[in-house]
Amino acid sequence: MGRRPTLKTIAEEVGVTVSAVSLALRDDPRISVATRERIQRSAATLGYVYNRHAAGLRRGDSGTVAVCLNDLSNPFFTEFLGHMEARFREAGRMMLFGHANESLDVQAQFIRQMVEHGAAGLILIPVAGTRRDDIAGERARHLENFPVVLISRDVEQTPYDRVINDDALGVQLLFDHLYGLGHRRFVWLGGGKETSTARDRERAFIEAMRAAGLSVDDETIHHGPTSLAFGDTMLERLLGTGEPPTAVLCFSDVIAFGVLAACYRHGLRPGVDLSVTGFDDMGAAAYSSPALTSVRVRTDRIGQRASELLGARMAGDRRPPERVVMPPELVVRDSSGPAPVTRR
Amino acid sequence: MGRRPTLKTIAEEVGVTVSAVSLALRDDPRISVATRERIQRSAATLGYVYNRHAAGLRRGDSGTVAVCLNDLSNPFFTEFLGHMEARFREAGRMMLFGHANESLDVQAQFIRQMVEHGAAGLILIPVAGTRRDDIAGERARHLENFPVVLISRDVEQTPYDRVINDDALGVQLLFDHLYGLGHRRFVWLGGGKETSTARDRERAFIEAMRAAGLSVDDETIHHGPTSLAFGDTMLERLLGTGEPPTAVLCFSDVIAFGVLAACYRHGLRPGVDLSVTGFDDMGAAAYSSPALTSVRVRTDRIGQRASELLGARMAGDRRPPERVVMPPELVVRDSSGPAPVTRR
DNA sequence: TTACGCAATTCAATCGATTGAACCAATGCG
DNA sequence: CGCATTGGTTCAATCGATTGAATTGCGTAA
Repeated sequence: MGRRPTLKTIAEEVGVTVSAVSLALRDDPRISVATRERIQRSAATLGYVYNRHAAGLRRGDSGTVAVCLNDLSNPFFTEFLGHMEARFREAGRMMLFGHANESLDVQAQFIRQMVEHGAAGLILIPVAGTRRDDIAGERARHLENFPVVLISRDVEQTPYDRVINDDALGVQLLFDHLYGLGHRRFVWLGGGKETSTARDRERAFIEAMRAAGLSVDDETIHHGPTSLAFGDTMLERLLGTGEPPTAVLCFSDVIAFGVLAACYRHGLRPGVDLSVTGFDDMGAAAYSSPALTSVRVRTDRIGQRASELLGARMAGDRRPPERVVMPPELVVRDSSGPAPVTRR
Repeated sequence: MGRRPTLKTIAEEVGVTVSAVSLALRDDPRISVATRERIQRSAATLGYVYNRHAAGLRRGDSGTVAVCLNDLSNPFFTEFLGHMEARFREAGRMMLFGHANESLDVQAQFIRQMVEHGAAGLILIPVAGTRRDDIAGERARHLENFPVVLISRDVEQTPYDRVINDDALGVQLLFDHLYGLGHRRFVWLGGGKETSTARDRERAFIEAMRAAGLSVDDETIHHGPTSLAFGDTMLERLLGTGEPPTAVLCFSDVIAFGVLAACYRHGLRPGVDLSVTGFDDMGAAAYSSPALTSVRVRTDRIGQRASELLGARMAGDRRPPERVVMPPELVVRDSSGPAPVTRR
């Protein structure tokens, strides 16, 4: 069955040189239409397959782009993946995919490997706790201008483009909505200190509370993983306290879904007995029971902008790094409602 | 800032030849320990980065594996992605990722590109409607032994390994569970004719109905997309019929979640007024309101087995293709319960 | 001393595509 | 008719790592 045909195979068949074939297959106008067609026809019948290793070796670009996520179980992140894969495929680039799973080591390994593969750029949702050197260190000093775009999470003092959501605005919108409905006893569920997202949302929450003249204490803020289980067990715990909150703001829709599950088991009606809000507005938020009030993070726009920025960098754009902050939108559904009248 | 160092750079620094460096960096015993260490130290300080294009060109293997999904919005599929990425990374292989989004064209484009990239193998969840030639055609005749493993969905008469769930068994388990609870008026929601999964589940449902002496007519089976919206609107429609079902079996958890949402709005208590079951048992099934009875498809085992098979093929295994059928498990939760007493 | 074996290293060809320079023939123009 | 142009194609070097064969140097057995 012979080996895979190469430019040489075609060249011999058609009776021209390898150079002519190379040029013809890329529609270079230097080759006459007649021979170009003969060459292309021959390539087709021989079943020629372009060898990107050879091309990449010579040209130094493999036509790939690397993308690294760290939480596949959170549909919010896979939304990014879909948006970006589509855009890169349109641009004729393949995607090298990595899943760091919140591990700095895995992230570092991925970055090294994707450089070995000659990826032209990297889009990264940095692992929690990533610092500047975790990204630059692996890429080494020979890659000073290597295009990197961070999305969703910010890492300060990095020389990279970043496209993130306006988390402060999102929390503000949620708080104002709930405050306007009469709520005064708030709880914040989820997040922590490790990601910019968690920090920003929590800070905004605290500021909103202060601005409204409400106090923030140990009972107000509860850190934890972004999981259904966390939301579920935390609500259980809150119900045990003397004065349960009337509004529960969750760091992520995922946590809010867990809260809704616990509410259901306890016969609590979210939106009536208790208001629950999420964050991200993933697709499922419109179909939870009840439908979840959330903040729509524009993953499509963020993904698009990130692809654009990366594209520009790969094309040689050397302007100083940009920090794009994408405004989100409040989406009011049934899980939030007027504060219940205080019984006392 | 100089170019990226190559073997040559190191060779000159250390005072040996390129060959020696190449061998030393791969720990070849032909190079003495002393020089090997000198070489490796030099590589480290120079910040040498392995060039896989050059190596791949010479050796013909790029160290990548391609994986193509087609529905990122369904967490069921991203579970596979996570399992497999982890296994390939451990094996030192990067993953070329594609998202066919149920488009045959995109899938074909992906397969062509990944061959160009010299991927060593392919794991594919074939797009609905894929036929034998859609896979083989793009790979062309020079790749007869190219390793391909299909997961989740079967394509008949293909010369590839396949790892799929035992869908017939899963449906049987669900049906028996519901029948045992006294249900007699069933409805099947979702699927269609395009994927083996949909066909197998539906066929098993029909057979179970017949075996139980129940008739299947136009009102029993409703095809549709695997989306929350489909489940939601279909339940609305069913409620409008004269004699609504007491048990709704959904092709996928995703559809079931949509059904639960509609139930909630109508004040129907799933598990009491109506039994609802899903399929796949994705993570969220345990946290819906109420928690969803489903069939756990072992994405972990399927992903693992698929990786193993692909690994064996890449290592040269030429045994005839295998068809692995993984048994699922019934998971009973709160969305299913005894059939309500018929009011008539 | 010669020859041999062995370890360590080098030589040199190779993988397949790209590209700037060179070449050739035909045409146009003065 | 000679010279410049230009369209079409070829030449030849190049990218960086790999590898089977060849070479070198050295100790040791004959």
